[in-house]
Amino acid sequence: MIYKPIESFSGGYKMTIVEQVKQQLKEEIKAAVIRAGLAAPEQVPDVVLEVPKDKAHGDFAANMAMQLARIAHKAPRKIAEELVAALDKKKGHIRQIAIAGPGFINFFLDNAYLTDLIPTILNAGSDYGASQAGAGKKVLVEFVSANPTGNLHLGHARGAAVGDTLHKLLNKAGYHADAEYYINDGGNQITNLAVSLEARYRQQLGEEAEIPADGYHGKDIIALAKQLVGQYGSTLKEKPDDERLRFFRNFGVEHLMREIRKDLSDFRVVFDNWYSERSLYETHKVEAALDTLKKKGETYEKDNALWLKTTEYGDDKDRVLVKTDGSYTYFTPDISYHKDKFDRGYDQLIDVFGADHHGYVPRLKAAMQSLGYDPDRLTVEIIQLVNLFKDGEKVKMSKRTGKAVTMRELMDDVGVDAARYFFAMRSSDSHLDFDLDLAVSHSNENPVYYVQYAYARITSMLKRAQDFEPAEGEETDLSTLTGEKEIDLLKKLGNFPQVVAESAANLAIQHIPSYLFDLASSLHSFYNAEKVLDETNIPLSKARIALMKAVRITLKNGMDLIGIHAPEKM
RNA sequence: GUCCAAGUAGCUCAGCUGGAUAGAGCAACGGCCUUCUAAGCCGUGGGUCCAGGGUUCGAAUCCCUGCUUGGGCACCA
Repeated sequence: MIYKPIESFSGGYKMTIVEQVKQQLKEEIKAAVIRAGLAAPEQVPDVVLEVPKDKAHGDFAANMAMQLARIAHKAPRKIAEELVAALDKKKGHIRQIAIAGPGFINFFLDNAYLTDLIPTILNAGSDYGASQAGAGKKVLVEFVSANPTGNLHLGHARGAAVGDTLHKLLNKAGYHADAEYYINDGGNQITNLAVSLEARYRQQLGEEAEIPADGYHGKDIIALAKQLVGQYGSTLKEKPDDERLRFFRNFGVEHLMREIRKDLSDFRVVFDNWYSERSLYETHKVEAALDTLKKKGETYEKDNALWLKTTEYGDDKDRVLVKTDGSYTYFTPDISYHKDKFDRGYDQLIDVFGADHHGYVPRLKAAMQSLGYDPDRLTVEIIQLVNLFKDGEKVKMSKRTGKAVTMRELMDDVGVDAARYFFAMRSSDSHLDFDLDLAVSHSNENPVYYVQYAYARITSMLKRAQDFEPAEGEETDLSTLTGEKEIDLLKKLGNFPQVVAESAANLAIQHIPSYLFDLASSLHSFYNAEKVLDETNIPLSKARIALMKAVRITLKNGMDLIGIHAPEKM
């Protein structure tokens, strides 16, 4: 992991009450350790406070006594007793302390402070959840970057969902993140595209034409060829060879990129920048990067080719930069592209790659080192393959045979919400079995509806809540929110900024769907147990309405991060 | 062969960077709609955390070995 979760936030950002209380508690524990003489100030380990799974273990639990066992040379439970005796219970809203298990110190807090969260959330609105954990670090997230040689397919969709969410998550957590798509419009594959397209074009005109073995066989190319016939008839055949090739290249790239952009934008994926490989050549950045490597003595010539000494930085073998025919490998412009990212001032680069490219990572990292950069400034997120199941059968994806399920089909079949939720809910480094039949089903088997339903439910309640609206200037008394399910909701609301921050720091987007599911679950449980709009208890109803508004905002903010809609009604 | 991931309930997966009795959803079973949306709630059953060692107060989590699965191993992109 590159990023360390940041314990306390500072600067202009105002901590939520939960963070403040936790912070106070940590400081008090540390102070007590020193007061009790259990360890010297510089010996005290970082205070770890966790929320126990079991409510019987309090609101927070500290494992400090176990951590100190070695330093203090005492039994953990004995240490815990001495530590508790030294604690100032007036600090940190402590109501009760218990020592349990091997030496856990369980804190039971006076949870009245939690209601302060509600005005905080209502005021923050769509900003709730934001923090400055990332301290403005400049990050570039590059993802999808599919070659413009066909339509996007299922694998790209997962990469798009992950990359887009990472991008938004990082920004929410106080990083300065940009999203970028690298357009491979310069290499050999574009020539293959042109040749394949021309073959399809000629076939449309009734000619015999073979698609080269390493060409593109997809039906998207056929569709493009039909379009050409409609637009130009057979006139393209008359053009001289190189002009014709250039035409097919440009036409293919332009049209396929247009479709790619449309697919991505319909999938609610936003890029700040589209970076053309060709532009690297036009601005001579490829030569410049090559020169830098040569001057640093990182290259050598062998067998009429130019090699980069990547083995010096842990790669399996050295890699060719300039082939015997004088052309570049894919690697070469990509090195200059990554150099350019650093030159543009990014502190950290994140590349989202498909699993089939993971062998490329060591060489790319090695190249960064050759250029003099710390390889840890490049993080590669590997997106594992998606296996699609339809009618209980595995659908094998292959671009070559053109049988791939496209991103467009995915959107049409299962919808953007379900697709994006499915992709976001699993950690990206695990294989994903995508059951089309399940995702299509508009039933409770589909977890996305569970979260959306919570939002719709609240919205529906709030529409009926006009009679309970407080008068102008009237303060809602929130101190009545003391029920178990209300406290549970408040605690979860308070966790949101930290969930976002940690999820961003660990590049672990799956925590967001999991948090949303959890919050929705608390909401549903509360909803079934308590009546929000109760004419017989107006003050309590007002407080609960405020709580519902806070939950609604938090749900919405979380759903925004993973790119799913928050429906007003279902 | 070698490198990189992954292996947790019948199925699909979490497990917060080492903590207390390993959790969800689906599937199975039993309850809850004259009351703010039942796409919901409440409850029951379900485990050799792949196997074996090691590290320590403590391991699903970290290290080593093996097994299984997927992927990579181009002067392709």
